Amino acid sequence: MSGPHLSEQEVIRREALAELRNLGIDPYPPEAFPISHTPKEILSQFKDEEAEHWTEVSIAGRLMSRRIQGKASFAVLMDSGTRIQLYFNRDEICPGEDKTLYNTVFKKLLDLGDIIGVKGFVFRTRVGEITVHVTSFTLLAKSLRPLPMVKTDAEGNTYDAFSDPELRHRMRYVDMLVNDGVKDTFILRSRIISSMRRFFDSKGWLEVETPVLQAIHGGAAARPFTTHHNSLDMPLYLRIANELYLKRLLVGGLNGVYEIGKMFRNEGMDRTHNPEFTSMEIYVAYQDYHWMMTMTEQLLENIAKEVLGSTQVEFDGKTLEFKGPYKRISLFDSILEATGVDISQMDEQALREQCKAWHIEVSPEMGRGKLIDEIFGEKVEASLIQPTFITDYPLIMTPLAKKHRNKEGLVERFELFINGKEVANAYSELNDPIDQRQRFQDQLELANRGDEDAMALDEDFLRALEYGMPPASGLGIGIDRLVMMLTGHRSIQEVLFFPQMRPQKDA
RNA sequence: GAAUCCUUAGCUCAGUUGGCUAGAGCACAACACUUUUAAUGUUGGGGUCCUGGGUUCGAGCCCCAGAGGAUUCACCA
Repeated sequence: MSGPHLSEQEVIRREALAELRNLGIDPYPPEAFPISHTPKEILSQFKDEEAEHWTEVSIAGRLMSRRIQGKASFAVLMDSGTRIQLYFNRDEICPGEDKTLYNTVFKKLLDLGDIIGVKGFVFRTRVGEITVHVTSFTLLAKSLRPLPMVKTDAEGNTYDAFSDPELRHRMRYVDMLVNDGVKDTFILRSRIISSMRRFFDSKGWLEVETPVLQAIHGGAAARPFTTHHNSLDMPLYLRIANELYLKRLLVGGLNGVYEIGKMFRNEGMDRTHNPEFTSMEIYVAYQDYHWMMTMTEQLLENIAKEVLGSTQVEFDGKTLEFKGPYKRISLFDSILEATGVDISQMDEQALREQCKAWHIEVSPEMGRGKLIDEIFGEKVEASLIQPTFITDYPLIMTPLAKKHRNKEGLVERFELFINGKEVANAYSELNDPIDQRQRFQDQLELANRGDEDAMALDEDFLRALEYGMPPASGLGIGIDRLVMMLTGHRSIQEVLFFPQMRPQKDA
């Protein structure tokens, strides 16, 4: 399990484990350890003038540091990220002649990282620190590996942080324990998602679950992970999107549905891409993408207020403002604004020449839509720091969106950009089954021309549309990226507990 | 997939032009210490220098191959 070679410190801890058993102490006792307070409650609620109410507390946590001074000791116990100081006194722990419990068990056989429970009273030390004066302690779980020792001084400077990204991500449990703030990000992540749920639920929209294993990987342009069902003896794909299933539910009469869940895309990994990622997709009947922009503003503003207590987030020295309304500008206008060039009327050849003039690398198989996308990515995207809606995309890039009500060749689509990254994508959803079939067929042609990502045709989805889908607007939000924006992280790995990594040689 | 950089003690890091027994801080062990808080003092132990080849009298260091990681690019929500 733990490899052939134990380090010196691991050997010593195993010896301590055996010695504890010799003394009749179970290092992993089965009994519950009832807790009266958390360290956080003690630190926030204790008042010196009410010390008589704090004579019997029972707390538990991990031993994070120890300062032994002969017959007395100070230690730090951490639980749920909050550290509280403990005071041990030999003659109070061991009132009789036998001082084993203090001299041997506490001083020699306990190690940093052990999980212990203590009972005692709360007081304030000379130096002013709220401290639990321990009258008895119980080992709850022995730790057999030394934790990285991260120290922080009075000014808040951190020394010897556990900083190797590989180790931090492979051993997130250690990262969370010893690096302050890591756990906070994940708590915020959880609150962001629950705030989003509350917002949707308060509108009466229904949270649903749709298949992760799909026979046809529709709804987005990406390569899938492939698996195999043994008894059906058929290939199945991990979903790259759930859009087509949620729309079937609109057909089925659910007028507001959303799903928060994992999507899987077999593509490259980098600072903003992980092979599995969390998306939120919502569809609301009888609405269009203009309505959806307003709803998105309200949603994000509400989350920021609820979770962060402010609509402003510091990011890399910039201040992101989540209070709506956000700037709304069409894709072509955003390019015009950034470059002074209007490309909206250019054909494929003209776009190609424009790319050349701007030194944007393009390949021959790129069509008009792809060229426009390249230009946008090169000239505009990175400059969209504040939340900005980019609207009205070329039809060819967007096979599931409704044609624009008055702009030829475009669809009713918007993407939300924050800090130069796409965070959300939404349409007025295409519900014309004849048009939808044609769009799928256009995709098939792209596929025949060698586009690996072209969307597959889903006959059952078309059948559903033929029964009639109410007009609707749909929105997808990349939860991981949204969390990055709201927590100020530049890497997706910092908002995923367990980002994808290559396997370790030997665990 | 490509380029560049990185990998030395449990953790964070030094390591000279290729030279004798590979160092530091924290952590660990022993001793001392009854209000400390990056506790302190004295002493000590701890290494597959990522792996495998090669060059050399001699490799942590140079060369080749591989593994893992980071960054950038490509691909991509």
